[in-house]
Amino acid sequence: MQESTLLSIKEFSDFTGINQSTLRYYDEIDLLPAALRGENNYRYYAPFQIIKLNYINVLIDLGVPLSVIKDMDKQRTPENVIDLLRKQEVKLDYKLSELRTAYSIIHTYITNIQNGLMVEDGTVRVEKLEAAHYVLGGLNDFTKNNDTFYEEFIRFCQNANKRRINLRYPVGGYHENIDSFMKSPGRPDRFFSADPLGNSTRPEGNYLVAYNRGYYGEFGDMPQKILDYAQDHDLVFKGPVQIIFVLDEISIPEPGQYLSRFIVGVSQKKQSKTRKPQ
Amino acid sequence: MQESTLLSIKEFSDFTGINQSTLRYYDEIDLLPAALRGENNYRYYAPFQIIKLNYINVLIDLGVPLSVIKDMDKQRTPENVIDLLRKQEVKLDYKLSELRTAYSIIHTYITNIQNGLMVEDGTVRVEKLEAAHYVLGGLNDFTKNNDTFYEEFIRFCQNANKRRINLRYPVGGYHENIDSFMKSPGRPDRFFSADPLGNSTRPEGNYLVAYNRGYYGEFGDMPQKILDYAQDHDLVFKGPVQIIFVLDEISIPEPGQYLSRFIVGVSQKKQSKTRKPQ
DNA sequence: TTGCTCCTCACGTCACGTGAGGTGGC
DNA sequence: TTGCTCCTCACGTCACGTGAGGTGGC
Repeated sequence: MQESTLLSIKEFSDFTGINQSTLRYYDEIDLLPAALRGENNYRYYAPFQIIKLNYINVLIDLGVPLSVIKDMDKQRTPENVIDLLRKQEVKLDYKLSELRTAYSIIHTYITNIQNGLMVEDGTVRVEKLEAAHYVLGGLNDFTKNNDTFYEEFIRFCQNANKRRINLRYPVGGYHENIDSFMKSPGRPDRFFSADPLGNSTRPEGNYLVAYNRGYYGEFGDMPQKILDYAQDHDLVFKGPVQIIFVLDEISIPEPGQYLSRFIVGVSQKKQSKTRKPQ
Repeated sequence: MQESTLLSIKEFSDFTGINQSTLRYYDEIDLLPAALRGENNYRYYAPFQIIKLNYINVLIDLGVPLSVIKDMDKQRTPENVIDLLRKQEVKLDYKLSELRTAYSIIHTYITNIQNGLMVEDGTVRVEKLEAAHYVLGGLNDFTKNNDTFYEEFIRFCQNANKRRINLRYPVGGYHENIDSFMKSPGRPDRFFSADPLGNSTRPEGNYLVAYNRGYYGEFGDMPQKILDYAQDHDLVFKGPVQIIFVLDEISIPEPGQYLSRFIVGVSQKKQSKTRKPQ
C-alpha cells in the first residue's frame, strides 16, 4: 500500500533532528532498526519511521528508559500505551514536588545568605519578623560523658530520616527559652531544620536579632551583649531562642568566621519606672 | 578550637545516609577528602564535614554537576554561592516548563487514544466539541513530480524547528475546507501539530466527527459516508477539516489498522423544506 | 585522485554501585 | 581462626558523542 522513497541515515537524521550516532545506537539496541540495509551495509529508513521516532522521543522526554520503550513496543496496544503514560504522569508528579522543594531550598539559602551579608558582626537590634516555619529535632542530651556539640548534632542527623526532617534546609540550634541559652549557649536543647513547610511556627512579631562570628556553637560575648541590649531597651524575653548559621561552611572557608544569627521574641517591659534617655 | 572525635567511613556513611562508595568517590575526585588518613590508610571524617556533605547534597539535588560544586568550593564566598543558586533557579525554571509540556503531551495522547478506543471504525456523528488549539505548518505542494503524502510530511518535519512547531504532540492533516478534502483526501493542504498552546483555535461548537481505519493518508469510503451523513441530516459544512491519527504507529503494530479521526464544523441547513423522518 | 557518505569498532562521559582480592586488629 | 571493617583496583551502567581507520561510488 505504502510505496515510498527510502532515506539515507543523513537524510533521516536531518529530517528528525536526531544525531546519526544516536540512530545507529537505536539500530544497535533494536529500538528503531533501519527499514533496510543496502548491499554496502548502508542503513535506509522509511518515511513512516519518522513518526515512530517522534513517538520514541516523546517517551524519552517523559523520562521513560529506552529498555522500557523497547519492551512496550513488543506489547504495543492502546491500553498498554495509556498505562505507560499514566505511570509516567505519576513520576512527573514526583519530579514536580522535587522541583518545588528545590525552589524553596534555594529561596531559603538565598534569604539566609543575603541576611548575613547585610549585617555587621556584633549587631544587636529589634526587628519585626514575618511568621516562619521549621521542624524540631528530638531533645539533646549533653549530660553523658563529655558530649560535645557535634556528638548531639550527629545524633540529630542520624534520626532525621526517621523523623522526616529534611536536612537539605539550613539547620540550627533551638533553646526552649532564654535561660537555657544563657546557661549553655553552645548546647541547644534541640536542633531544628529551617524547612518552610515544617509543622512548627515562629509567629509574626518583634524579635531581638543578634549576629556573631565564630565557630559552630561558640558565641563569645554575644550572650552578654544581648542581655545588655535588653536591659538598655527595657525588653523582656519570651519564647524559644533560635540560632542559625547564615554564613558557614557553605559560603565561607574559615570555620572561625562563621556568622550565626540569634533570634528570640521580645516585648517591652511594662512595670519599668525609669527610662534611660537615648 | 573544635576538638572532636573522628568518624570512620562507616559511621560517616550511616550518619549522612551517603553510600561508602560515594564517599570514596568524593574523596577520589577531591570534592570531599577525608579529614585524615590513618596509618592503615583508613579514611576518617570530622563531624563538621557532615554539614559540608549536606551542602554538597543540596547542590546535587539542585542539579549542579560535581565539577562545578568543586570549583565553587575553591572560590567560596557568600556572593558566589548566591550567584550559583540564582543560576540554578533559572535552570529549574527551564525544567519546570519542560515538565509542564510533558504533562500536556501525556494528556493530549491519553485523550486521543481514549477517544480512539471508544469508537467503532466507520462511526459518523455530530458532537459538540470544546475549543481546541493547534499550530499550522506551511502550505503543502503536491504538484511537483509525483509527490507523495510522505514527501510533504518530511518537509513539514524538516521545517518544524524553524517554525517552532513542537513535533512531540500528535500531528495531523489540515484541509482549508471540505472541498479540498473531498478532492484529494490523502493530500492535506497543510499539516498541523495538536499543541494545546498553539496559536490557532478551533472554536467550541458542533462538529461532524468520523472515524476510519487504514494506512496514513488513506480513507477508503470515509468521504462518501461523510457526504451521505450530511445529506441525511441536512448539514452544511463550514470551516477547515482536521484529520488526526488517534491510533497509529504509536499504539498499533499494523499500519493498515491505524484509526484516523476526521473533524469538520457543521450547522443545520436552513432553507431545507423536506425533512427525513428519523 | 579528491571529496563525500557511509561503515564498524573502541573509547570517553557522568556519578556512582558492585564485586574481587587483600589487609589489619580484635 | 573467625568476623568485621577497611583498602584498592576494575568493571558495569545509561544513552549516547567522538574519533580512528576503512570502504564504495561519483
